[in-house]
Amino acid sequence: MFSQTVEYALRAVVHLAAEAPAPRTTDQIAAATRVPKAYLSKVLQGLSRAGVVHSQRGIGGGMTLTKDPAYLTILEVVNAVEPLGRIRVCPLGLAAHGVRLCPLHRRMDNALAAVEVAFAQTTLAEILAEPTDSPPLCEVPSKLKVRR
Amino acid sequence: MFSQTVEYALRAVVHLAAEAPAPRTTDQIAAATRVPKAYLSKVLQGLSRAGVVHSQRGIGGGMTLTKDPAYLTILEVVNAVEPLGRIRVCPLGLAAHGVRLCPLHRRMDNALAAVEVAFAQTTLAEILAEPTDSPPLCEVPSKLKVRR
DNA sequence: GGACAATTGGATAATCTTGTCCTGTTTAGG
DNA sequence: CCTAAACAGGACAAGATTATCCAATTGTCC
Repeated sequence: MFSQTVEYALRAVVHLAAEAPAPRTTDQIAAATRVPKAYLSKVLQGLSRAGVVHSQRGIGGGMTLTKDPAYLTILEVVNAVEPLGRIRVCPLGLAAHGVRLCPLHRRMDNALAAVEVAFAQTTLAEILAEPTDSPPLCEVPSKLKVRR
Repeated sequence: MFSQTVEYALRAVVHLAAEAPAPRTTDQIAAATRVPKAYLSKVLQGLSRAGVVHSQRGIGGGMTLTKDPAYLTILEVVNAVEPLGRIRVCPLGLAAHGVRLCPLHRRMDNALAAVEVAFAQTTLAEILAEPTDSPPLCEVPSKLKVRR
């Protein structure tokens, strides 16, 4: 249901947040997030145009988040690469009724609204801070877990 | 975020529910729901294979719902044509941790779960029964609204 | 059985998404 | 100023989604 592009964008920003404020190159992000790097490059370009990340060329350059992870929500990232597409007018094109959606599309939009709320409530900092067995990005932790 | 196929499938079943238990032909559904009929035909085939609708050929035939609209949920329809795709294992392919998702994918799956719940709670009968200015399917009502 | 109504399914095309490759441009640092 | 690092962007290809058309099949009714 979520596109690959959204998935990749989220992986990338989570990784950037984990390493913030140090810049990471596209190659580094691709390796860490298991995303094809040529395609990731395009996704990052989109994030850059949307102002979510900042790109710096040349030696020592790479990608950085433009905002503090504590204030960057998942929703902002998702909307940057591919807006959620809330249903605002009747998809049948019938302008017969104003902005009111029919019961079907109202329910569909409610579902989208729920996703929007869930995504708006989560910041990248929260994702990184969450105590869990699985490290933030599903990455293999740099130090292996203690075995019991 | 929802595919065209899902949109079309939902429109079709809502229309069928509205006319239930009378069968409707693909052409009739296409006209009522503003869906390209050749493509709708494919979508209905999918719904038929999934057992959501029943198809009957020949004169007087057409499509009918296999269940009473009071017991058919939006979720069943959506899953029939294109499963919601809940995230069950780490998309990075790392089986390093069991079924636990990392915080990012947990949140994404929570969003999907919210959609699932919203869709599971709504039956077609509820959609038809809902009092509203906008008729069930965004269709033009057969009788025009009284003007004030 | 014949005529007509309707779905089924195959072939095909247009468009979008995903992915790859390569060249150019910017930038830091010697 | 030269080199190497890094992003930017265009061209292109594969695959999936959306869409169209048509022949074949199944069914009803006379």
